[in-house]
Amino acid sequence: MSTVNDQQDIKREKILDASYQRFLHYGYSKTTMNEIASDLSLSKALLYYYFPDKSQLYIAVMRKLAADYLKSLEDNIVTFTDLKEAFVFQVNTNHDFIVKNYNFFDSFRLNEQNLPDTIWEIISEIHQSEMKLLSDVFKAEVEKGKIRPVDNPEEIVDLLLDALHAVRVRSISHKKFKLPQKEHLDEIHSKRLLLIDIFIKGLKY
Amino acid sequence: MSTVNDQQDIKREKILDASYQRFLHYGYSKTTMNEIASDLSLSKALLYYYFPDKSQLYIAVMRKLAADYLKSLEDNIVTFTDLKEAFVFQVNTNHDFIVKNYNFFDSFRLNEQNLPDTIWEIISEIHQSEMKLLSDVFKAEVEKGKIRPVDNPEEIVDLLLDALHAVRVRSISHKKFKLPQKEHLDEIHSKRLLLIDIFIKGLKY
DNA sequence: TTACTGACTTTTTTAACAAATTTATCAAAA
DNA sequence: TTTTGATAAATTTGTTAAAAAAGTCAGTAA
Repeated sequence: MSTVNDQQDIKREKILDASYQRFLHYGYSKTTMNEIASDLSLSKALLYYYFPDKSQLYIAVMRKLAADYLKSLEDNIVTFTDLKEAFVFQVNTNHDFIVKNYNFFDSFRLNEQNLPDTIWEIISEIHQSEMKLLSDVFKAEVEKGKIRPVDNPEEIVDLLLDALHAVRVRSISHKKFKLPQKEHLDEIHSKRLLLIDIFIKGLKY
Repeated sequence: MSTVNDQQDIKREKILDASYQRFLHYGYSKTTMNEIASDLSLSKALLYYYFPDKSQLYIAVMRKLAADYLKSLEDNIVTFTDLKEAFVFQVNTNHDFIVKNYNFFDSFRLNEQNLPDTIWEIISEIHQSEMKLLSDVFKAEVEKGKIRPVDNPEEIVDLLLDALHAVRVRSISHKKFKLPQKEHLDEIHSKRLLLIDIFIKGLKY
């Protein structure tokens, strides 16, 4: 809690902000450490003083994004008692998140091999948090007798999340791959809402 | 209907069979025209007498596969009156088809750009045929009052097909990409059956 | 005339290597 | 402890030559 560390943290944050802007506009591979450094009027070497390498910097930015995203979900989903509302909120939040940070994730779309495992761990953590939040609502709904009890609520929530996630990928598969897919996002979004509607009906008595 | 054309057709079929074996074992890019020719003890030039180029040959094989696949669906799905049974049959048939021809489709997994548009047209045709078959069962079920009427049955069928298809893609996304995914096929299959179950319940009264 | 081939040309892949760019390190200054 | 300029190491990019594969065609055989 010393002032020294506060100062460090502030600088770290500044680096993360500048990096985020660069990654957001140009993606991972088209962003160089020199560019980030000169955006901040710092030497590139200083970046390596605060972060071990480029991929760790990218991961740190992603961690921040993930935390913000999960915060938004946590703050709101606990207030819902209706399972459908909860899923709709998840889909909306997710949609906004993807739209806002679309270019940031270019390293995923062009599936670059050099990304470290940590990336997948973060994604897995996000997924688990979503599962936890939604499963809790699920169980609450079962308690209240609004939907049928099931052996494994997590499995059902996972399945719907899978299906929702998948709608994204499928809708481009029989058109050309190359299309940036960004134009499809809204179509996908409305399809997802419909899927939630039918799926949740299927869970009721 | 002359004997000459019959002979031609027989030879064409032989070429298609040999090509299928090669494509199935080694995939598109690792199969050479010379290999196909020598499998048949023919000159490579003859292949070009029957097919304009390699991609057209591949497409012709794929057309045959698609026809077989659709035949199997058509022969059986019309006999079903239950929508769930129809979807289960679709998923099972699809699963078997993918498992059997897994290597044939390697050109899709490593998304090669050089594949001609015709490939996507074939996939689109398959999808439309599936839509038609399943939509008819859907409408019949509505007629019989077993499920709720909807504005656009095709849209619902499309959505479920999307969701089912998507389950495949999603299940690998937070593990590594590279894994051949073949091991996941059975897990995906059972998830799909569960999805069908819940989704169809959601369509009932 | 139709089915077919060997020899040939063109196109695509692969490998090797130099040049340029970028990542990453480090001794030394502030 | 924080910061930098200089420099080393690694990666990407561009070039070129050789090899492999696709694709063509004049001509033979049935």
